Amino acid sequence: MQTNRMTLSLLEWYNREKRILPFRNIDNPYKIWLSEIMLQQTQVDTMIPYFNRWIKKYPTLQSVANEDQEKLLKMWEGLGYYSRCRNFHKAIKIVFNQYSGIVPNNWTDFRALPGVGDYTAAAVLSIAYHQPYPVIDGNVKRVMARLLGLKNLTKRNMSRMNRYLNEHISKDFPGDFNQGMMELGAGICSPKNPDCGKCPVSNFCKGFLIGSPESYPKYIKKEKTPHYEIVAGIIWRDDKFYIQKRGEKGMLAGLWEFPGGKVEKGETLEEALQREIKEECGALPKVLKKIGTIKHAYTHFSITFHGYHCEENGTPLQNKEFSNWIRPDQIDDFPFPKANHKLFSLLEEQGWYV
DNA sequence: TATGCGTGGAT
DNA sequence: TATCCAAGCAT
Repeated sequence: MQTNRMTLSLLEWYNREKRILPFRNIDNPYKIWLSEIMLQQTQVDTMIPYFNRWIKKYPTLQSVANEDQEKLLKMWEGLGYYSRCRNFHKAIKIVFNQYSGIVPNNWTDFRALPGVGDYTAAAVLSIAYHQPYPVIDGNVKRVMARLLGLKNLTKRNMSRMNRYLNEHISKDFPGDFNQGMMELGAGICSPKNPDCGKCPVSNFCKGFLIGSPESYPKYIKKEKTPHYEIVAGIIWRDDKFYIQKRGEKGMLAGLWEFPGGKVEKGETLEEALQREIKEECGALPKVLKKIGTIKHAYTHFSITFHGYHCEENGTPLQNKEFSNWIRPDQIDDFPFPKANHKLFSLLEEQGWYV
Protein backbone atom coordinates (compact mmCIF):
# COMPACT_ATOMS: atom_id res chain seq x y z
CA MET A 1 0.00 0.00 0.00
CA GLN A 2 1.48 3.31 -1.04
CA THR A 3 1.64 6.13 1.47
CA ASN A 4 -1.25 8.47 0.81
CA ARG A 5 -2.01 12.11 1.46
CA MET A 6 -3.88 11.61 4.70
CA THR A 7 -0.93 9.67 6.16
CA LEU A 8 1.64 12.22 5.01
CA SER A 9 -0.41 15.07 6.37
CA LEU A 10 -0.79 13.39 9.75
CA LEU A 11 2.92 12.55 10.01
CA GLU A 12 3.97 16.05 9.02
CA TRP A 13 1.70 17.51 11.69
CA TYR A 14 2.83 15.03 14.33
CA ASN A 15 6.52 15.70 13.76
CA ARG A 16 5.87 19.44 14.01
CA GLU A 17 3.50 19.50 16.99
CA LYS A 18 4.22 16.42 19.08
CA ARG A 19 4.78 16.73 22.78
CA ILE A 20 8.23 15.82 23.99
CA LEU A 21 7.55 12.67 25.93
CA PRO A 22 10.21 11.29 28.28
CA PHE A 23 9.20 7.69 27.66
CA ARG A 24 9.73 7.44 23.92
CA ASN A 25 13.15 5.84 23.89
CA ILE A 26 12.88 3.50 20.92
CA ASP A 27 15.87 1.50 22.06
CA ASN A 28 14.08 0.39 25.18
CA PRO A 29 10.98 -1.79 24.72
CA TYR A 30 10.70 -2.20 28.50
CA LYS A 31 10.21 1.55 28.97
CA ILE A 32 7.75 1.81 26.10
CA TRP A 33 5.79 -1.13 27.46
CA LEU A 34 5.65 0.38 30.96
CA SER A 35 4.55 3.73 29.53
CA GLU A 36 1.72 2.10 27.59
CA ILE A 37 0.49 0.24 30.68
CA MET A 38 0.61 3.43 32.77
CA LEU A 39 -1.22 5.35 30.05
CA GLN A 40 -4.24 3.04 29.99
CA GLN A 41 -7.26 5.18 30.93
CA THR A 42 -4.80 7.78 32.22
CA GLN A 43 -3.87 11.14 30.77
CA VAL A 44 -0.27 11.79 29.75
CA ASP A 45 0.33 14.64 32.22
CA THR A 46 -0.94 12.52 35.09
CA MET A 47 1.26 9.59 34.22
CA ILE A 48 4.61 11.31 33.57
CA PRO A 49 5.73 11.81 37.19
CA TYR A 50 4.82 8.21 38.01
CA PHE A 51 6.81 7.01 35.02
CA ASN A 52 9.87 9.05 35.99
CA ARG A 53 9.80 7.84 39.59
CA TRP A 54 9.40 4.24 38.47
CA ILE A 55 12.27 4.33 35.96
CA LYS A 56 14.56 5.99 38.47
CA LYS A 57 13.99 3.13 40.90
CA TYR A 58 13.61 0.35 38.32
CA PRO A 59 15.78 1.27 35.32
CA THR A 60 15.79 -2.25 33.90
CA LEU A 61 13.36 -5.07 33.26
CA GLN A 62 15.42 -7.28 35.55
CA SER A 63 15.03 -4.88 38.47
CA VAL A 64 11.24 -5.26 38.20
CA ALA A 65 11.38 -9.03 37.86
CA ASN A 66 13.29 -9.28 41.13
CA GLU A 67 11.15 -6.86 43.15
CA ASP A 68 8.38 -7.59 45.66
CA GLN A 69 4.92 -6.80 44.38
CA GLU A 70 4.15 -4.68 47.44
CA LYS A 71 7.01 -2.33 46.60
CA LEU A 72 5.77 -2.02 43.03
CA LEU A 73 2.24 -1.26 44.23
CA LYS A 74 3.69 1.48 46.42
CA MET A 75 5.19 3.06 43.28
CA TRP A 76 1.78 2.73 41.61
CA GLU A 77 -0.10 4.18 44.59
CA GLY A 78 -2.49 6.90 43.45
CA LEU A 79 -2.41 5.96 39.78
CA GLY A 80 -5.39 3.62 40.01
CA TYR A 81 -6.36 0.43 38.20
CA TYR A 82 -3.86 -1.50 40.27
CA SER A 83 -4.32 -4.73 38.32
CA ARG A 84 -2.18 -3.04 35.68
CA CYS A 85 0.71 -3.08 38.12
CA ARG A 86 0.13 -6.66 39.27
CA ASN A 87 -0.21 -7.94 35.69
CA PHE A 88 2.84 -6.00 34.54
CA HIS A 89 4.88 -7.58 37.32
CA LYS A 90 3.61 -11.03 36.34
CA ALA A 91 4.38 -10.41 32.67
CA ILE A 92 7.86 -9.05 33.36
CA LYS A 93 8.69 -12.16 35.34
CA ILE A 94 7.55 -14.30 32.41
CA VAL A 95 9.74 -12.31 30.01
CA PHE A 96 12.66 -12.58 32.41
CA ASN A 97 12.29 -16.33 32.92
CA GLN A 98 10.99 -17.56 29.56
CA TYR A 99 12.33 -15.01 27.07
CA SER A 100 15.80 -14.34 28.51
CA GLY A 101 14.69 -10.86 29.53
CA ILE A 102 14.00 -9.79 25.94
CA VAL A 103 10.54 -8.29 25.34
CA PRO A 104 9.01 -10.49 22.59
CA ASN A 105 8.86 -8.76 19.21
CA ASN A 106 6.12 -10.90 17.72
CA TRP A 107 2.37 -10.42 18.16
CA THR A 108 1.49 -13.90 19.40
CA ASP A 109 4.01 -14.04 22.24
CA PHE A 110 3.69 -10.44 23.39
CA ARG A 111 -0.11 -10.29 23.16
CA ALA A 112 -0.34 -13.44 25.33
CA LEU A 113 1.33 -11.76 28.32
CA PRO A 114 -0.92 -10.76 31.25
CA GLY A 115 -2.22 -7.21 31.00
CA VAL A 116 -1.38 -6.95 27.29
CA GLY A 117 -4.42 -6.47 25.07
CA ASP A 118 -4.77 -5.49 21.42
CA TYR A 119 -4.03 -1.85 22.14
CA THR A 120 -0.85 -2.40 24.15
CA ALA A 121 0.45 -5.06 21.78
CA ALA A 122 0.00 -2.78 18.77
CA ALA A 123 1.48 0.22 20.58
CA VAL A 124 4.62 -1.54 21.78
CA LEU A 125 5.24 -3.48 18.56
CA SER A 126 4.77 -0.36 16.43
CA ILE A 127 6.72 2.08 18.59
CA ALA A 128 9.49 -0.16 19.88
CA TYR A 129 9.84 -2.58 16.98
CA HIS A 130 8.53 -0.56 14.00
CA GLN A 131 5.88 -3.08 13.07
CA PRO A 132 2.78 -1.81 11.23
CA TYR A 133 0.06 -2.70 13.75
CA PRO A 134 -2.48 0.14 14.12
CA VAL A 135 -3.62 1.04 17.64
CA ILE A 136 -7.27 1.63 18.45
CA ASP A 137 -7.78 3.46 21.73
CA GLY A 138 -10.46 5.89 22.87
CA ASN A 139 -8.89 8.71 20.87
CA VAL A 140 -8.54 6.74 17.67
CA LYS A 141 -12.14 5.51 17.92
CA ARG A 142 -13.38 9.09 18.07
CA VAL A 143 -11.06 10.34 15.31
CA MET A 144 -12.00 7.44 13.04
CA ALA A 145 -15.71 7.77 13.74
CA ARG A 146 -15.48 11.37 12.53
CA LEU A 147 -13.19 10.66 9.60
CA LEU A 148 -15.46 7.93 8.30
CA GLY A 149 -18.73 9.43 9.52
CA LEU A 150 -19.67 6.51 11.76
CA LYS A 151 -22.36 7.18 14.37
CA ASN A 152 -22.26 3.89 16.22
CA LEU A 153 -19.25 1.88 17.32
CA THR A 154 -20.73 -1.42 16.20
CA LYS A 155 -18.68 -4.47 15.40
CA ARG A 156 -19.17 -3.78 11.70
CA ASN A 157 -18.03 -0.17 12.02
CA MET A 158 -15.08 -1.19 14.16
CA SER A 159 -13.90 -3.52 11.41
CA ARG A 160 -14.26 -0.63 8.94
CA MET A 161 -11.97 1.44 11.14
CA ASN A 162 -9.58 -1.44 11.35
CA ARG A 163 -9.45 -1.85 7.60
CA TYR A 164 -8.95 1.88 7.03
CA LEU A 165 -6.13 2.02 9.58
CA ASN A 166 -4.40 -1.05 8.19
CA GLU A 167 -4.51 0.53 4.75
CA HIS A 168 -3.29 3.93 5.93
CA ILE A 169 -0.70 3.19 8.62
CA SER A 170 2.78 4.26 7.60
CA LYS A 171 4.98 1.23 7.00
CA ASP A 172 8.09 3.33 7.59
CA PHE A 173 6.88 5.12 10.73
CA PRO A 174 4.07 3.05 12.21
CA GLY A 175 4.82 4.29 15.74
CA ASP A 176 4.62 7.92 14.68
CA PHE A 177 1.42 7.27 12.75
CA ASN A 178 -0.19 5.64 15.80
CA GLN A 179 0.96 8.33 18.20
CA GLY A 180 -0.12 10.97 15.71
CA MET A 181 -3.64 9.58 15.62
CA MET A 182 -3.78 9.54 19.41
CA GLU A 183 -2.30 13.02 19.81
CA LEU A 184 -4.84 14.24 17.29
CA GLY A 185 -7.65 12.83 19.41
CA ALA A 186 -6.18 14.15 22.66
CA GLY A 187 -5.35 17.67 21.49
CA ILE A 188 -7.55 18.61 18.55
CA CYS A 189 -10.28 16.09 17.82
CA SER A 190 -11.64 16.36 21.37
CA PRO A 191 -15.02 14.99 22.45
CA LYS A 192 -16.54 18.47 22.64
CA ASN A 193 -15.67 21.44 20.42
CA PRO A 194 -13.05 19.84 18.19
CA ASP A 195 -10.61 22.40 16.78
CA CYS A 196 -11.04 21.46 13.12
CA GLY A 197 -9.24 24.61 11.98
CA LYS A 198 -5.99 23.13 13.26
CA CYS A 199 -6.65 19.57 12.14
CA PRO A 200 -4.17 18.23 9.57
CA VAL A 201 -6.69 15.76 8.14
CA SER A 202 -9.91 17.77 8.15
CA ASN A 203 -9.97 17.66 4.35
CA PHE A 204 -10.37 13.88 4.57
CA CYS A 205 -12.91 13.98 7.41
CA LYS A 206 -16.52 13.15 6.67
CA GLY A 207 -17.71 14.59 9.98
CA PHE A 208 -16.01 17.91 9.20
CA LEU A 209 -17.30 18.01 5.64
CA ILE A 210 -20.83 17.34 6.86
CA GLY A 211 -20.41 20.14 9.39
CA SER A 212 -21.05 18.30 12.66
CA PRO A 213 -17.92 16.39 13.70
CA GLU A 214 -18.92 16.49 17.37
CA SER A 215 -21.95 14.32 16.65
CA TYR A 216 -19.65 11.36 15.90
CA PRO A 217 -19.65 8.93 17.52
CA LYS A 218 -23.08 8.97 19.13
CA TYR A 219 -23.05 9.75 22.84
CA ILE A 220 -24.34 6.99 25.10
CA LYS A 221 -25.72 8.12 28.45
CA LYS A 222 -24.40 6.24 31.45
CA GLU A 223 -26.36 4.99 34.43
CA LYS A 224 -26.04 6.93 37.64
CA THR A 225 -23.75 5.22 40.12
CA PRO A 226 -24.91 4.37 43.64
CA HIS A 227 -23.67 6.12 46.75
CA TYR A 228 -22.68 4.39 50.00
CA GLU A 229 -21.94 5.45 53.55
CA ILE A 230 -18.70 3.83 54.69
CA VAL A 231 -17.26 3.72 58.21
CA ALA A 232 -13.68 2.92 59.13
CA GLY A 233 -11.77 2.72 62.40
CA ILE A 234 -8.26 3.78 63.29
CA ILE A 235 -7.80 1.32 66.13
CA TRP A 236 -5.01 2.36 68.45
CA ARG A 237 -2.74 0.18 70.59
CA ASP A 238 -0.37 2.60 72.28
CA ASP A 239 1.28 4.63 69.49
CA LYS A 240 0.37 2.18 66.73
CA PHE A 241 -2.81 1.55 64.77
CA TYR A 242 -4.18 -1.46 62.97
CA ILE A 243 -4.16 -1.96 59.20
CA GLN A 244 -5.07 -4.96 57.09
CA LYS A 245 -4.22 -6.03 53.58
CA ARG A 246 -6.93 -6.47 50.97
CA GLY A 247 -7.24 -9.76 49.07
CA GLU A 248 -5.53 -10.64 45.81
CA LYS A 249 -8.63 -10.19 43.68
CA GLY A 250 -11.19 -7.49 43.11
CA MET A 251 -11.14 -3.84 43.96
CA LEU A 252 -7.92 -2.32 45.28
CA ALA A 253 -6.42 -5.80 45.51
CA GLY A 254 -3.18 -6.02 47.45
CA LEU A 255 -3.51 -2.57 48.99
CA TRP A 256 -3.80 -1.87 52.73
CA GLU A 257 -6.77 -0.35 54.54
CA PHE A 258 -8.49 0.20 57.88
CA PRO A 259 -11.18 -2.19 59.03
CA GLY A 260 -14.69 -1.00 58.29
CA GLY A 261 -17.36 -1.18 55.62
CA LYS A 262 -20.79 -0.25 54.38
CA VAL A 263 -23.45 1.13 56.70
CA GLU A 264 -26.59 -0.98 56.38
CA LYS A 265 -30.18 0.25 56.42
CA GLY A 266 -31.44 1.24 59.87
CA GLU A 267 -27.96 1.25 61.36
CA THR A 268 -26.21 4.18 62.98
CA LEU A 269 -22.68 4.93 61.88
CA GLU A 270 -21.23 3.71 65.17
CA GLU A 271 -23.29 0.51 65.10
CA ALA A 272 -22.00 -0.23 61.62
CA LEU A 273 -18.45 0.45 62.74
CA GLN A 274 -18.78 -1.94 65.69
CA ARG A 275 -20.31 -4.65 63.51
CA GLU A 276 -17.74 -4.40 60.74
CA ILE A 277 -14.77 -4.45 63.09
CA LYS A 278 -16.23 -7.40 64.97
CA GLU A 279 -16.71 -9.25 61.66
CA GLU A 280 -13.27 -8.44 60.30
CA CYS A 281 -11.12 -8.46 63.41
CA GLY A 282 -13.02 -10.72 65.80
CA ALA A 283 -13.50 -8.19 68.60
CA LEU A 284 -15.65 -5.19 69.40
CA PRO A 285 -13.71 -1.94 69.64
CA LYS A 286 -14.29 1.06 71.86
CA VAL A 287 -15.16 4.08 69.72
CA LEU A 288 -13.31 7.12 71.04
CA LYS A 289 -13.91 10.05 68.71
CA LYS A 290 -14.95 10.88 65.19
CA ILE A 291 -12.08 12.05 63.00
CA GLY A 292 -14.18 13.41 60.17
CA THR A 293 -15.77 12.70 56.84
CA ILE A 294 -14.37 12.61 53.34
CA LYS A 295 -15.94 11.95 49.98
CA HIS A 296 -14.55 9.83 47.20
CA ALA A 297 -15.78 8.67 43.79
CA TYR A 298 -14.88 5.37 42.19
CA THR A 299 -15.86 4.32 38.69
CA HIS A 300 -19.00 2.44 39.67
CA PHE A 301 -20.03 4.05 42.95
CA SER A 302 -19.21 6.90 45.29
CA ILE A 303 -18.76 6.95 49.04
CA THR A 304 -18.94 9.14 52.08
CA PHE A 305 -16.19 7.86 54.31
CA HIS A 306 -16.50 8.36 58.07
CA GLY A 307 -13.35 7.83 60.12
CA TYR A 308 -13.23 7.15 63.88
CA HIS A 309 -10.52 6.88 66.47
CA CYS A 310 -10.98 3.57 68.32
CA GLU A 311 -9.13 1.35 70.73
CA GLU A 312 -9.37 -2.24 71.82
CA ASN A 313 -12.04 -2.88 74.42
CA GLY A 314 -10.65 -5.62 76.68
CA THR A 315 -10.49 -8.26 73.95
CA PRO A 316 -7.49 -7.77 71.65
CA LEU A 317 -7.96 -7.92 67.89
CA GLN A 318 -7.16 -11.19 66.19
CA ASN A 319 -3.74 -11.23 64.61
CA LYS A 320 -4.55 -12.18 61.05
CA GLU A 321 -1.92 -13.17 58.55
CA PHE A 322 -2.14 -9.97 56.53
CA SER A 323 -2.47 -7.37 59.22
CA ASN A 324 -0.08 -5.03 60.90
CA TRP A 325 0.29 -2.42 63.63
CA ILE A 326 2.05 0.68 62.42
CA ARG A 327 2.94 4.17 63.57
CA PRO A 328 1.81 7.18 61.51
CA ASP A 329 5.33 7.65 60.12
CA GLN A 330 5.15 4.15 58.61
CA ILE A 331 2.30 4.82 56.20
CA ASP A 332 4.92 5.52 53.54
CA ASP A 333 5.91 1.84 53.68
CA PHE A 334 2.51 0.52 52.61
CA PRO A 335 0.34 1.16 49.54
CA PHE A 336 -3.05 2.65 50.50
CA PRO A 337 -6.04 3.63 48.36
CA LYS A 338 -6.78 7.28 47.76
CA ALA A 339 -9.72 7.39 50.18
CA ASN A 340 -7.43 6.31 53.02
CA HIS A 341 -4.96 9.03 52.13
CA LYS A 342 -7.76 11.60 52.33
CA LEU A 343 -8.38 10.44 55.89
CA PHE A 344 -4.63 10.61 56.57
CA SER A 345 -4.76 14.24 55.47
CA LEU A 346 -7.44 14.98 58.07
CA LEU A 347 -5.29 13.34 60.71
CA GLU A 348 -2.28 15.39 59.64
CA GLU A 349 -4.33 18.53 60.25
CA GLN A 350 -5.71 17.40 63.61
CA GLY A 351 -2.65 15.67 64.97
CA TRP A 352 -2.66 11.91 64.71
CA TYR A 353 -3.15 10.94 68.32
CA VAL A 354 -6.42 11.19 70.20
C1' DT B 1 -20.66 -9.07 25.46
C1' DA B 2 -21.36 -6.26 29.57
C1' DT B 3 -19.36 -5.14 33.62
C1' DG B 4 -15.74 -4.28 37.19
C1' DC B 5 -11.79 -1.84 37.87
C1' DG B 6 -9.11 4.25 40.37
C1' DT B 7 -8.08 8.54 40.01
C1' DG B 8 -7.72 13.19 38.17
C1' DG B 9 -8.45 16.58 34.39
C1' DA B 10 -11.70 19.32 31.71
C1' DT B 11 -15.84 21.80 31.10
C1' DT C 1 -21.28 21.27 40.55
C1' DA C 2 -22.09 17.33 38.02
C1' DT C 3 -20.64 14.78 34.49
C1' DC C 4 -17.83 12.87 31.15
C1' DC C 5 -13.94 10.61 30.01
C1' DA C 6 -8.93 9.27 29.68
C1' DA C 7 -2.78 5.98 25.05
C1' DG C 8 -7.77 -0.66 28.20
C1' DC C 9 -7.85 -5.35 30.13
C1' DA C 10 -9.91 -9.43 32.25
C1' DT C 11 -13.63 -12.17 32.83
